[in-house]
Amino acid sequence: MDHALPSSFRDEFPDPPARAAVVAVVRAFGTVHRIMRPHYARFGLTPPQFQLLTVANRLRHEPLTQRRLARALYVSFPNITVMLVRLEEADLIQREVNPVDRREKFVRLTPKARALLRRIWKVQPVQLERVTEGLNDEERMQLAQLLNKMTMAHAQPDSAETNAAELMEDAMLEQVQV
Amino acid sequence: MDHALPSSFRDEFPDPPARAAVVAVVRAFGTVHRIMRPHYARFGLTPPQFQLLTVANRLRHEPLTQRRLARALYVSFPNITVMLVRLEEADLIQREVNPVDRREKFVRLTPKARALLRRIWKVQPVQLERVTEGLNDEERMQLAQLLNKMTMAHAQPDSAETNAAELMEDAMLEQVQV
DNA sequence: CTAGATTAGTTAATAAGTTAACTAAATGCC
DNA sequence: GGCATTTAGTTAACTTATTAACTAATCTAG
Repeated sequence: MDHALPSSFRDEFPDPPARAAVVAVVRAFGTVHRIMRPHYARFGLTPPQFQLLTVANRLRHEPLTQRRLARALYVSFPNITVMLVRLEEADLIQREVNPVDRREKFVRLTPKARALLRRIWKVQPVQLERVTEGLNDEERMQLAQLLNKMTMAHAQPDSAETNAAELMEDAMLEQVQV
Repeated sequence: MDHALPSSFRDEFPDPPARAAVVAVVRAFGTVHRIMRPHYARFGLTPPQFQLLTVANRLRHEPLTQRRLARALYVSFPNITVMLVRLEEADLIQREVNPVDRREKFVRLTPKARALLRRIWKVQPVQLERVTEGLNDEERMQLAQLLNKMTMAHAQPDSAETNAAELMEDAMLEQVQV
């Protein structure tokens, strides 16, 4: 190889598609995070707290242990413990020892949390539009499809937990039920 | 609205494209993160540390203050301080007060850091292929294009800092120079 | 029926990220 | 020239995340 680099450098070493894709995912997440954090902050929540409350709400009809919650959120068990302690202090969740198996604790949203979620859901669509404002609806769907295809290739048994359509359905359901 | 929800619920309240896209981005980032963290850990680095070293290397030919680094990484100033302290302890970066303006500190990679980056770059492509293994090259490029379009809509003055193609170019350059 | 293994959750140590409040250096303006 | 303002970086307090090491409860073989 020449010691003076050729001007056609990029043609000889083009950005590999795999790298371009991963870099773009990381950057896009950063953008989403920066925009959504202040949004949730206005309701006194962090993004992970909102995520936890959303999932806990969706799984409210089954016995929801901390372990199950951790797996649904793809986070470690100790992390769940700490987050739940804070949410409990804020009176957003309750924990109750399972009398049948006293190692387990069931997690439940408080009425305060459900009311808070409903308030957030009301303005959520505007924020989501804003984050993705560079794309039209067709591109948004195309993007979601490509990303989901990528994610599904690494799917774990529990990954159906976070199905986007179900999540939405549930959110709408809550709004309707008010 | 019916108090018993209709079976056509999803048709009446379909997952909005903006929401589907954002949920997919967040999930995809989680997947990338889970796969890449152990990869960097084998070199004694965390993903943010690798990111910092990569950017510091790319900007090595200009005076690189902590502020400039923070902006290039889209991260707060205090965060950079703390990360640099740790990287300095690990002998991966050096900081030197600018004698012309003694408020500023210039950041430079140590030879140890450059050697480490070269070792990582050698095996990096395999990991990036693995993360995106659910997609073919055409889909990867399409995905990168859509995400970049979305991100660019929120671009800041300094966003050219993290241009993916440049990043790659620089990485290859380093490999070639060995 | 008890000893050992497994399971659920917590605690500790560490890293990355935030905002708010601080120090210190440089600039700028009467 | 001296005082006010701006700028660069740090420190403190907090949240989220990790892994490793712990407690306590249940299960399972002998």
